[in-house]
Amino acid sequence: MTRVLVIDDEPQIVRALVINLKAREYEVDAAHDGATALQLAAARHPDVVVLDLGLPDMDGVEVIRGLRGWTRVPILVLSARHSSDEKVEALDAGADDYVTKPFGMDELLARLRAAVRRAEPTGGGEDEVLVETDGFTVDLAAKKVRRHGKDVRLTPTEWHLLEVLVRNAGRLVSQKQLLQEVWGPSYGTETNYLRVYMAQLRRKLEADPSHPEHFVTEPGMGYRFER
Amino acid sequence: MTRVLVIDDEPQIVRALVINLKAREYEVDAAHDGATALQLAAARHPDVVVLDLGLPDMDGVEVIRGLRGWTRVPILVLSARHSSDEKVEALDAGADDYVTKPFGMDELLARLRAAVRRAEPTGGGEDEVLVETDGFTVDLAAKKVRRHGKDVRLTPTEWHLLEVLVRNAGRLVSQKQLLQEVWGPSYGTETNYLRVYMAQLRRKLEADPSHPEHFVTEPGMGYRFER
DNA sequence: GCCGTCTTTGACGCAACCCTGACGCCGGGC
DNA sequence: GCCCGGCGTCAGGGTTGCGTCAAAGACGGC
Repeated sequence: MTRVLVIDDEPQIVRALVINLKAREYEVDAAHDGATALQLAAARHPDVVVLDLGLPDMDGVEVIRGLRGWTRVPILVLSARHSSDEKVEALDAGADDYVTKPFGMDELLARLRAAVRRAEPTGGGEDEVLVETDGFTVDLAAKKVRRHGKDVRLTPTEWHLLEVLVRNAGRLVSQKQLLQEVWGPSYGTETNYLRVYMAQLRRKLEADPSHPEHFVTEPGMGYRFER
Repeated sequence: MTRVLVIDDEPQIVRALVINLKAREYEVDAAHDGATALQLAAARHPDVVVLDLGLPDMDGVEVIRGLRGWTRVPILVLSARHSSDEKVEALDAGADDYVTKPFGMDELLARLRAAVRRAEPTGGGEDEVLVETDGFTVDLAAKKVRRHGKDVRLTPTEWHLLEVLVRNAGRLVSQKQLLQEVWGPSYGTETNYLRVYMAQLRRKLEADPSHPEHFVTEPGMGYRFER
């Protein structure tokens, strides 16, 4: 889910944005001043930032610089100022786009999509996408598993389970966490699901499924993926 | 030196842009219609494109789609149309920015800098324009598929779908992503479209359409193009 | 206005997947 | 030595998702 950080001190604008964004399945954080915004950005790592230049505590351009010091997250500036100089200053400070108020919600959302789209390939790419073990290789980006030079077919649930385990490689993942991440928040006690699907993963990926080396059971607690 | 491709049929606008850009040490190519523009883009690989939507020979949005089929070069749209729909359409087709005429030269240049700046780091990665398999060849720039020495006729939708898959060669593309890229952001659940069009692509390109080798279904998740 | 092409929509059969329950195994506690 | 909880395994049935075909609707060219 795409995470948006909205920074604006006018409550009605924030409300309108939040409603529209949430309706389109964005995850939304909101800040009403620059200091909070910078904190939130650092804590939540949004995929895109919508920033009103007229903030109570600091100049909007300073917020842009503050963000650009450590992240390339797309910044979409909102402003009541139509002057060319303002736009140039904000854009050269590192903003990606500049929309003047009053703005059309459709247009703003389209510009938001454009900003997110173009950041996609490199955007989240800090993570390791290739995970190798002695027996098989997991490519998280391509959603592919190779073993003995051949692709292994996984069902959606199998893949989802594998993904959670691999992303937490070396760490213990509790049964509850696995159930909630794969089957949804309302699950948590159906440990039989886990038994069945862990067995399938092991059958497809372990050299000796009855003596697993990579998908380790921690009795009473959860499972652990070891590379 | 940064290379700019200017596409506009109004000589005075082209002239103004060329003068201003050259004065700032950009290298400038110019085209006055869509067909020439697509040719020039393929031949010269500009770092950024400035595109007027009102062209004599084809719809500006078609030019955007034509470019997006094989390159992620930033596209800055110029247009006299202020309507929100126009903007949304252009942006969703793959434009990076949309400036309405009359525009301030300073602002345009600032937006150009922003577009170039954000494309920089990925700029090194050369786009692959020719993708070959054992059964057919896809030329993303020329929008052509050859099979057994003959061109294959594809409908616009078939093309678009093929483009998205080929650009993500080897990677799994989710059904939602395919639907949104080909049919627009408001689609996401109409998986029957995918079923119909995947079948058509396979019928036209696979040796044995009922046992596809290159257009692979990952049940419940999406599709994958393998070369 | 007519015709051909492309897109959208619906229906149907079939295969694959997900859930479920039963059973056996193993280890620890009493 | 027996009991019991947790885990692994297996097989069956309901359901979902995919491929296919056909026909209706939308669009553009002549």
